[in-house]
Amino acid sequence: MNILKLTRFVIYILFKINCYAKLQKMDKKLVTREEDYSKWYNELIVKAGLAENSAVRGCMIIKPYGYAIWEKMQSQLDKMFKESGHENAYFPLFVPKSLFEAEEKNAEGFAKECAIVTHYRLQNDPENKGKLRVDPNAKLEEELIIRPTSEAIIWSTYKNWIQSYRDLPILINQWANVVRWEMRTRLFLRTAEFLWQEGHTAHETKNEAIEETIMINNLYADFAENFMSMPVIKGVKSKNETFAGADKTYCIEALMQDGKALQAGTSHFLAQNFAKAFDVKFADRDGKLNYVWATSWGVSSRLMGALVMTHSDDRGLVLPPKLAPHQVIFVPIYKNEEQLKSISEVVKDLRYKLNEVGVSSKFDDRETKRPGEKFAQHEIQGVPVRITIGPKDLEKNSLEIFRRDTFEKQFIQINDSVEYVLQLLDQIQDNLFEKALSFRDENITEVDDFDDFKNILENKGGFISAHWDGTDETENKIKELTKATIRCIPEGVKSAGKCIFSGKPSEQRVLFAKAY
RNA sequence: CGGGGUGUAGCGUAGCCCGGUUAUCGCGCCGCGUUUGGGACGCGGAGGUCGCAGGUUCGAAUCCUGCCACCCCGACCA
Repeated sequence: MNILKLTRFVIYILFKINCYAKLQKMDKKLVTREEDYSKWYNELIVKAGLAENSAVRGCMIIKPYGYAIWEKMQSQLDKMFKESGHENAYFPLFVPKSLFEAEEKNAEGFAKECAIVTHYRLQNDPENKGKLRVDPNAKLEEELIIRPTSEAIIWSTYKNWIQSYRDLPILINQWANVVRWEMRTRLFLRTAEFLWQEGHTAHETKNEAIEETIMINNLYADFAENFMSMPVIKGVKSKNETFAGADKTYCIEALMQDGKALQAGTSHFLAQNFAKAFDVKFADRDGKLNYVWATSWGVSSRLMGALVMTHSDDRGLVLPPKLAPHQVIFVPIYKNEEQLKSISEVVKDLRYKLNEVGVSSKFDDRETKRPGEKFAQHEIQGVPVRITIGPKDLEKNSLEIFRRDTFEKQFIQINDSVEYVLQLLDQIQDNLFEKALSFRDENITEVDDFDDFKNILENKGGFISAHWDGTDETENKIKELTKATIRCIPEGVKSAGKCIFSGKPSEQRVLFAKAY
């Protein structure tokens, strides 16, 4: 009897050693962030099933899991827009060239990255059987620009919608895709086609428009911090970085794990620039004709990249519970059908209870995968909480609850588990924010000397808080010398000083960084 | 568009310098069995225009010429 047990034990140990040896050989791990941040970022996105490069130049395929996260973001933002009085609408993909060029600065800003439709028909190629060619007789009278942004098409429409102050304000948002013909692309951060949301509003007064611009920037910051758990700095762009066609661009800037800054959202005060370009006038309360005041604002699927680069670790994606497609994953461990059946009953009951308190969950009962592989997969995909149930747990009426952000495991009584999970999800959401916040704050460095500036930029990265004389010239020279740009001019932090580069007087510190 | 690099199975690759049987290995995939509390194992199997075109040669993944595609670093950018 004892010999039998011993033999079994030895065989088991040998089996495990063999497994371990095989594991070492396999290259299933991700590249680490330290080795190569870009490579790590790409591999993670592919392995987590978020997206992949498509065969179409510069375009990306967003896979179901990635799209599920985007949908979460979308529905939350949409809710926030609607709560602040906005409505959704949809405008055409094509912008006739004459409309596009109406606002000169805007057109000039986007001219270098436009896709243009010149023909509307193909025909059989007489010189190449079975192939098609562009029909030379099907040339368009006027070229159509595929929207890189929709101000032009929307303002040409608003012209017909607005006659009186009674028609204002117009508060419209559009969920759409846009095309910008980028030279070099990167999953989520810069693709030739991307998904976004663009708000376009029209107002009676300058103040009302400015208030809208600021309100939306605050809304974006709220979303970033409370849903994405991503701390952001609110501020204004320098003239160089201001949106083409805007008077002032408000923005939220985030810091990524590799010390580079990422523009996460922008809100533009367009003044009367578009109203003048598209001749949008309204009769005001005194019966006089006035140009309308405008704003536009947007965030894009780039936020997905921001999410990845804010929280992920070397074991994969880490999702804040509020944006996770499913917050809890159940993994059963069983040796026979009977065990699976009793586990399934417990899981079914728990999922029902979790659903009732607003927690989304999924039961991974695939018979084709073993538990270890499931654990690894859900970790790569960043599922916040994993619950494992096996025969041992059923005996003790307990569960193993694992949290993705800290890798901690707890055994919890089944009866207490719903309450525990609820609290745990909140904790994870907060913990992710706190972690990202302390990283961000540790990487804001105040600098008063240009050599220090270069040194910090080179060796530490992150945001550099420094005085600037406010001129384009200085900003451009610093960019040329260091590749760092002014990410934003934080609001409400005045302090007199001297420009780090020119030595001229400065009213406040601004944030420099290398950016994505 | 400038500078560098790479193209071999779904993915990652060896072979190329110095040409020679049936193109290597791992992952993945399919079948059967054993397994299942942290990425399983054994046995069997399928899968290739060696980026494309031309040349040299008895013979080309390998040498030569041209082309194409992709990647990285710049310029541009949410």
